[in-house]
Amino acid sequence: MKKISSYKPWVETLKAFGVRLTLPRKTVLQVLADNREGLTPEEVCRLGRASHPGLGLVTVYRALELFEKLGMIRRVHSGGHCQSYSASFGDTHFVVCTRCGRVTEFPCCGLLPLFAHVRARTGYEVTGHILEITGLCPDCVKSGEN
Amino acid sequence: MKKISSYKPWVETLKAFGVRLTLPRKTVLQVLADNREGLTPEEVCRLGRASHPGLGLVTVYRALELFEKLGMIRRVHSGGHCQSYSASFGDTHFVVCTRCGRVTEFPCCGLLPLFAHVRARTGYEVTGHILEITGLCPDCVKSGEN
DNA sequence: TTTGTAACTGGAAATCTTTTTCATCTTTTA
DNA sequence: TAAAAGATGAAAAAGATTTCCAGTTACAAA
Ligand SMILES: [Mn+2]
Ligand SMILES: [Mn+2]
Ligand SMILES: [Zn+2]
Ligand SMILES: [Zn+2]
Repeated sequence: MKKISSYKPWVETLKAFGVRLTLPRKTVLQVLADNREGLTPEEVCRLGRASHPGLGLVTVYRALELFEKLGMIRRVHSGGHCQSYSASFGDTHFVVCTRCGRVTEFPCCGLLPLFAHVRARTGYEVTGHILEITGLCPDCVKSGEN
Repeated sequence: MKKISSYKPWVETLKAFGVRLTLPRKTVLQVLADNREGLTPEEVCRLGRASHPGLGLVTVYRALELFEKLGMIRRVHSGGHCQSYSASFGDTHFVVCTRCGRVTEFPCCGLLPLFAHVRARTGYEVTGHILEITGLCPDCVKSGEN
């Protein structure tokens, strides 16, 4: 009664990218399909060993990295383990330049309708949020592309 | 010409919370005021030692934890170092239950006006975003408070 | 099928990060 | 001043991640 779904929908994605469907990868995918919560590599490995005892932690790291790159899984940030900080004043969010790393703040606003929408759709009572925008800062936009 | 600002605006906050304004803490604050980018404890320590050679890494960890709790600094997630993953299908975001850890997806929508606003206000060219909502899942809402 | 080969695996070791401990020092309070 | 509470930083311990490498496996082609 814990099996929420199978990893089958992902198989096509893997084939499309020419990635081999191995036992360790199947195992990791099944773990992620069964457990709808943020899981660390360690946890995925422990859970995965129930069905594939030989599963190696290193392989789990590699599989997670691959699946994220292919857009099959996504990182969960709410756990509060990101060790990267920047000054902040007031109720704002960050825009982060993907080229030079510069961080700029902008006021948090206009999200209330979204929260209402999420509440109506998922039944969750919304209490907080993480919002971060990435892009190119004015300087990096000027100085060439990319 | 690197000194963007002083940490003075934060001093009142610290006094208000009855927290001592020590040399290590001043140093960490000045580093954060001078460098507007995501900094790891290691980086803060290295930069801080320019003005306070004896600064200890452990103290930096403690100071960052404290300042975040007081809302003076905030985590930057865009670096992609969060080792926590969850299955994801399509262009969605996560709602994460802060009580049981359950992760649910909701479709991404309604953020374009915000991106336009950010672009107008900061001059950044927006290319991506991280959005994550925290709250209580339906089950946890039912079963008691907190 | 069988085979060849690039892709993939997992243990061990190396490396990097974060937390714990503890003796000392500093500030505040009585 | 004396006592208590708060902070600090070095060292050690614990944890997390990456690198190496000798084998194994999936899969396309023969
Ligand atoms: Mn994060
Ligand atoms: Mn979105
Ligand atoms: Zn930039
Ligand atoms: Zn819950």
